[in-house]
This record gives sequence, C-alpha cells and structure tokens, in this order.
Amino acid sequence: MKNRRDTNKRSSEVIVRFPPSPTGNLHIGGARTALFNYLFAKKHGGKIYLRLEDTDRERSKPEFERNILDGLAWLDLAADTLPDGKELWRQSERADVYRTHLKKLVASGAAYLSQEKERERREVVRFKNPGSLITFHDIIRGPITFDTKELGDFVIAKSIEEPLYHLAVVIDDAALGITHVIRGEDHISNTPRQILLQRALGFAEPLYAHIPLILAPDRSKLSKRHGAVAVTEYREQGYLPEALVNYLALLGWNPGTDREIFSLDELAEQFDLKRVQRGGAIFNAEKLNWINKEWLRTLPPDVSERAVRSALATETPRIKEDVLARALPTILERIGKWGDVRALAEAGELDYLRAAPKVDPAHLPWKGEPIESTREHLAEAAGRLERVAGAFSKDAITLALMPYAEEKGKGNVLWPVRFALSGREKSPDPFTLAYILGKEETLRRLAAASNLLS
RNA sequence: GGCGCAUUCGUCUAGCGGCUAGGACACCACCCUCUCACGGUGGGAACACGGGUUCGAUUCCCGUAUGCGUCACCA
Repeated sequence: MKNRRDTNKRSSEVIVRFPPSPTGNLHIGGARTALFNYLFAKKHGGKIYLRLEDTDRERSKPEFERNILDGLAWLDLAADTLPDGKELWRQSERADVYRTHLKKLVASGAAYLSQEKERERREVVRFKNPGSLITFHDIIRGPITFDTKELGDFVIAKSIEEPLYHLAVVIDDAALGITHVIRGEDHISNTPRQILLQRALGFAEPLYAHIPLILAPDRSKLSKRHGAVAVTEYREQGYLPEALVNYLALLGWNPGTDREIFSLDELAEQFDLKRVQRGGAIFNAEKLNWINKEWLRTLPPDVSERAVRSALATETPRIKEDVLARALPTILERIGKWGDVRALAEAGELDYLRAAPKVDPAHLPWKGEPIESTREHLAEAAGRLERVAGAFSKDAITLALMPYAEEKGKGNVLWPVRFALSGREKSPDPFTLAYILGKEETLRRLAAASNLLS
C-alpha cells in the first residue's frame, strides 16, 4: 500500500493538510490551523496540501471557497501542488473512490446498510463498531483514551454514493499520505472514530496534534457576534497580512524567547509543536494592533504612501502630492492600521493638510498672552521663516523659530504658530507642520491668522 | 448529563522541584514637550481550591471547582 509510512525510507517525511469546508468564510481560527500546518510543513521540509471538504452539497458554496482561497493567498500561506498535479483537492470529485471503499467495508462486514425509522432517510450506512478502547498519543497533549463503545454504530455515509465527513477524511488522509494531522481541539472527540475507520480500512495511523481554540473575550467560542472573525474582514480593516500571521502564530504558541516580531519565514524556522499551548487563548485585538504597528514601521515609504493615498482616495479635496509625502511619517506615527487613516480623516485631524483651516482667533493667544503680542509673535515668526534661505527643512525651521520662541516664552510663540497652521488645539508641532505645508503655504496661513487679530 | 480537554498578572505567555515567579500588550505615573502623537523611565497586577508525594511545590499525583469541546443522515 503506497500510503504506508515506511519506517526506513520515508520516516522523516512530513505531509500535512489544511482541509476547510467551504460552508463559511475563512475565519481566524481556521487561518491559524492553516498557519500551524504550514509552519510545521516548512520547518520539516515537508508538504502541505489544501483540501476542500465539500461533501455537504447543500451547505458548500462557491463564494465561501473563493473567500477561503483569497484569505490564504493574502496571508501568503501557499499550499503545495498535489501528487496528481492539481492545486485543489475536492472531495466532491472523489465519489468513485469513496464508493469503492464503502462497498469494501460493507462486503467485509465492517459496515452495513441500516434501516432507519422516522429519520431523514430510510437507509444509511453504519460502521459496525467493535467497541474497543482507543488510545492515541497527541503530540501536544500526550495520551488520550476513549471508550468507543459510547459511540455506537455511527453513520459513515448517507448512502453508498454519499459519504460523510469521517469516512472521507480517513480515505483522503490515507490517499495523500498524511503523516501529521494538526487541527483544532474540537476534533479530539472525532479522533477515535477516525482511528476505528483507519483500522477497518487497513490504513496507517497519522500522528495527531490538537491545537487549542481561539476564544472570544468572554472565553466562549469565537463567533460572528464577537465582531470580525473572517480573515478578509481584517484585510478590509487595513491590517497587514504579516501582522495577522505574526499575531496568530503567537496565539497558542511561543518561541521560548522574548522576541515577538517574526516574518512567516522566521516563524517557520522557529516553529515547534512541542511549544504549542494547551489552553484556549482569547483573541486580543489590541495586541494585534501593536504588532501591526510594528510591521507598519518596516514598510518602505513608497509603499506606505500608496496605502495612505488609497485610504484617502474618496476624501475631498485631495491632499496635494508633495504635502502628503512630507506628512507621511506624521500620519504613520498616529495609526495602527490603514483603516485608521480614514478614521483620522473623518475626525478632521487631517483637514489642515488639504486647505487653510478656519482659525478661531479666540484660541490663538497662549495662556494669558495679550492679543497684541500674539500678533507680533506671528509676524515675527513669519518674518524669520521668510528669511530661511536654503531648503525649508524641519531643522532649518526649528533653527529659525526656536531662539525667538525661547526669548518670548515657547508657549507664547509656538502655540499661536501651531494653531495658525493647523486650526486645532491638538496637532503635530509647528516645525513639523511648517515643513509639511511648505514655505509658501506656511507664510500664507501665518499672515491670515495675524490679520484675524488686527 | 456522559465522555474528553484545559486552568500562571485584565489579555498573550516564560517557567519543565529550590526564582524577589520573567517578558509583551493594555493600564497608571513621571520625563520629553506649546498641544497631541511618538519615544524614554518607573509602577501596580498572576501560580483556581483542597489533599497528598518530597527536606522543599507554580512545577509531580489524586480530588474539587470553573471554563471549553463533543455527543448529527454538518464538517
């Protein structure tokens, strides 16, 4: 039998699979299962196959399949090409194989056609359960024992033509030569059933590793009512795939060091099933945000600029190219993900980048400073900035303004200048603002503010 | 309810018989500072409980409690 794990020749080979059911979008938990399988395969130079478990024809939908494939591609979790040369393994295309095995099971007496009363169907295929004690060694949890008598003669197919989950899984795992089954802890109780089938079919038993579940803040199973669960929703919110992968890897696994920022390749290098946690882990968006921020900082400026620009694409009027380019570091400092750019814009915090602000003259003077001298400060600041000869850089601006500000009191000078440029009580510092806006626009706004005071 | 899995700061976690129980996120304070953000420094914060085993338990064993999973002609 070709799927036997030969103890000499192929003992070190690792073959894993990610088998989503296209009955829903790729969610965070499924993505992490895919990730752990991927990391394990890469770590050991093995293979990972993608298998669509679509035996339930009613619930399986093309749009879910699309969503799953999109999500995996976005996270950069590429599966290996299948032994038959295809990219995708669909259970719905393997009816003949399942039928053959089913007939064999029935012929040998390991399964039987069962007459049902008052059920959905009159006749189904049940597995004749020998009722033995099954123990398997979970890589993460150690030995787990079940008394399969409690399972009864479970149904393995709706009919000879319609296999159910456990049967299809066992047959496909054997056909693909799967060596390690890495899946969610909710599958622990499925394992004895599958081992029973493997034995009846004469298949080799893969090694099992059941990873902990991802939980909602209230420790219940993470679901739609807890907010975003689909991977594509995180993409839409403007998270970086590197960040989501990084965070997901750290949810339930750790490298044993204090390091927290890892690329996919670095994770693969470090990954070890032995360091996977046993208890469930709550999904914490704040930590994700922090990791995303760390990744944001690693981006080259042109990539960031493009992303910020596209986040602002629907905002009018458009921010001028050169202004946006200079404002980029300041914007990046204030966001955790691309979606925050929109939030910033909607809160009006970027208005001053587009056009001169409507300045409320009442807010122009710094604490108790008279209007007269405030106007003087604005005029003097404008004069000094106008005399800046070379590049209108942040350093040059600071050099031009600082001595005067220190002489008259920093707040007395810097507050009105900053307020004149931004029109806001909270904003970046005046030097940065002047640099972003450019000399001409800076002088124009200072003059405008000065006029408001006369 | 049966069966199974789990339980260290609010959260993610380090720890694999002897530690002032470490780190990160979040939070708080201070510093930086014209404001905000960034950054820096510091702080509060945990071994679920009860029995054992042991000279000594966060660590090993057994209970209890709690949480979660699963008991489909879904996967």
